[in-house]
Amino acid sequence: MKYADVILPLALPRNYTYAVPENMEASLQPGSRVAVQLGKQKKYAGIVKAIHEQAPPYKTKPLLDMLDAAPVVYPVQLDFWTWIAAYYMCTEGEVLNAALPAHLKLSSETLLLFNDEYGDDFTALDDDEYLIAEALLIRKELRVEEVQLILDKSEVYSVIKKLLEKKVLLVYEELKEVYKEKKENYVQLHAEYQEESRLAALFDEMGRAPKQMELLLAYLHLLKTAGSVKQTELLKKSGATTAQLKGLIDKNILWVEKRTVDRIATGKVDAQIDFVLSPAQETALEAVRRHFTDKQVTLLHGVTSSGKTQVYVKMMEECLANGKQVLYLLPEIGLTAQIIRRLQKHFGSSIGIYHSRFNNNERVEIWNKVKSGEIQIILGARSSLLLPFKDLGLIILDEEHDSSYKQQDPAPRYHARDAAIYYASLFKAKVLLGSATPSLESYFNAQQGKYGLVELNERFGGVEMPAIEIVDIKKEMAEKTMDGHFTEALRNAITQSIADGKQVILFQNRRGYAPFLLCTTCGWIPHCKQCDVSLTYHRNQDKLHCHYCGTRYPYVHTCTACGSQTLEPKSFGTEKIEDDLQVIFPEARIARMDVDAVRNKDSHNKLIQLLEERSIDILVGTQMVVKGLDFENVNLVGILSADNLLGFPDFRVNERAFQLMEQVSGRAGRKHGMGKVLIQASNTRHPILHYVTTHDYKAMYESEIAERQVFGYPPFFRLLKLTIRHKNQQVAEQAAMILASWLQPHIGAQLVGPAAPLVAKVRNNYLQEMLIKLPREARLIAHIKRVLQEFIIQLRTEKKFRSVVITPDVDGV
DNA sequence: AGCACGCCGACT
DNA sequence: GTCGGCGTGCTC
Repeated sequence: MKYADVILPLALPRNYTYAVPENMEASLQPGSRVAVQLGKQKKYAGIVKAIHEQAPPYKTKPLLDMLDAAPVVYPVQLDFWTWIAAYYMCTEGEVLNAALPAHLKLSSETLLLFNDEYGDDFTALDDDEYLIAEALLIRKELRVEEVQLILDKSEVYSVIKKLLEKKVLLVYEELKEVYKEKKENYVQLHAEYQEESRLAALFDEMGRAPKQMELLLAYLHLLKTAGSVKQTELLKKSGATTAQLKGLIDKNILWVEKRTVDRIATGKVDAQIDFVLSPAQETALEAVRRHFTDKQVTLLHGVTSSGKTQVYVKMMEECLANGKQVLYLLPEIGLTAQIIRRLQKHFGSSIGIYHSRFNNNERVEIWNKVKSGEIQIILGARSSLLLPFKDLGLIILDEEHDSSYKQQDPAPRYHARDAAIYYASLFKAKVLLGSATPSLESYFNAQQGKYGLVELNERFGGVEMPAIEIVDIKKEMAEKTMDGHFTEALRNAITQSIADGKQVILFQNRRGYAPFLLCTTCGWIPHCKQCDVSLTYHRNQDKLHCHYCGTRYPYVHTCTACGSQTLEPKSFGTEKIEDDLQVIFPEARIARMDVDAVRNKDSHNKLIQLLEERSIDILVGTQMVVKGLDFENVNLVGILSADNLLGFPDFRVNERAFQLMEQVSGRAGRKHGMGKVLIQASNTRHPILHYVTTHDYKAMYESEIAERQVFGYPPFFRLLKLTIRHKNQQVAEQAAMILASWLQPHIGAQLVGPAAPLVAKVRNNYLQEMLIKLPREARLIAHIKRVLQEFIIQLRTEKKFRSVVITPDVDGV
């Protein structure tokens, strides 16, 4: 008897074992997708992790079905999932859930069917039963959700049970395939008219149907020029109606064939490397190649505009020539049309693109084509790391320092950079990390000789680094030359840029109009009812938003505490900057780019396009403007408040602030002439500002790395953060204290907390956090993770702590 | 993630 | 007294 361990797309602590029916034994393999029963009625599609002959000590259910002819992933992906689950402390089911496209993750839905044998005499039924029976009689089938709607209550199982007992209905669990092939209608000419003479005769006969004749002529023309004729195209070109086409079909002259078509077009990879590397780039490329002979990972530290992409393209080309696949990773927001166009120019349409804006059917097709090797290059965001590569040769991870490579929620909370390095090792593939401002972790690894290090210090085409000027807000305040949040220096620079026909980017770290309202009489600040945060004022919608739980409140005019009408917006966000700008520069065309402004699908691309077309003079934005934008005509970048960037209580603030300012600066004057960067700050003597003005990454690195060592932070220690959540504050605190006391003997002084985080309540749940600092020793780290997992289980055995939610976050950012 | 079971408050 | 809400445990 054979058994299969199956990963189900749920947060189950372990995999379940099912019996393999004899008829599947021959074809079932690890990686096969199977349908299984879970519990009394639910069915799921899961993935076979392993097949063995060890009978488990409980009775097994059989696998219901094998869903595909071949496995959907290779063993290497199963190994990768196991590693992610163990390293990032989540279940394999959660990894599966993240990896598999929605349309391959089936789960059953309960359908209620009317039992025709019952007839239509409903006199024996009560009110609720009658309503459902009636609805079923008409609709024949209902979903549980619809029953809830009809009865206007959530608890409907008792009613369904009674109807089942009375044999009015039958229940049916439907596990349906959701992936649909795309079909297109192609118009064909019947075989007998393929012959010239028959066709000519046909035209003679058609004299009385001129419209149909026109349509036929259009068809023949399209056939000649395009080779095949799509129905939609034919109707569009000829201007004919469906009725006219139907006429020809009825006369057996034309017929329609439904063809399955690919949503994802692929072509043969035919690299066109039509550029010449600068001497500096050539040297860098050589160095990368050299490092790869004995190192798995190489860090390419190249200043903004140094042309790292060209080096990537060369490396990609070499990898493809060896018949291996390439994965090019970018932060989600960097995946703009600009970079896609650039790569398509060299590698044609053979590039697969994978990010959150693709629909579920498209994802299934990309999945299959990556698995078959038909797609050789994937350009994608974090999640494309989880695609089923067949033979990966190279992973390029651009903007390697970007914190969006770390998944926050939900599990698996993996870091794409670190996971990529592990994944590549499974393929014996290489990893090329690239950044103008590497993470301290990666640069440290490079310094230690663990990674190869290649520096590219020269901007491509000899463009110089922008001049950076710190503007003293305090001084201008004293001189009374400020206008709102704008210094005179910044105002003048903007005026100058616009006069020169150039464009300006302004950076502000906060979205919304004002981060909070304040009653100037009593000091009251409106807070969210469910979270422990002040509400942000969004003037566009005239609402107060909670940025933690998303709740929106109407604007308040009267102070709830003292009743006076003295509420004022305090501090400032992108919306206010946008408003104030319009007052100062009434003629300027101003736009805003933040998550609120680009919420709907295409607005991000549209904004970029407007900027490219120079229809925008000033762009105000959050982090979003930092990444992946490359505009020739921008010659001024302004940072409205460096103090905002440097004020966070986090050990990475300085690194972050440096990266951010350096990256923002990179947007200025990339091609023509010198760009200028103005940084407004109150504390103008902050050392980070000095490193930014001198573009001195090395100095920043040296000073930060020393701090990290002294205070025991990464890269010298690994971090494991635990968040404890419960609706009762005391319970959360107690649970945290108990966990800490258990952990203490294992990790000693390296346990920080527990304590309530800055925002101590979110969605009516009280939070506690603790931070475990672990020495960089793989075995010890694995041991602590195991111990911790046991402690969590042990804690939850106590009744009081049953509903405490504990989320571990490994290597958090 | 569902769903079943069991305990407790609000209406017939 | 019962219905329906919600917390808790279990699924191979």
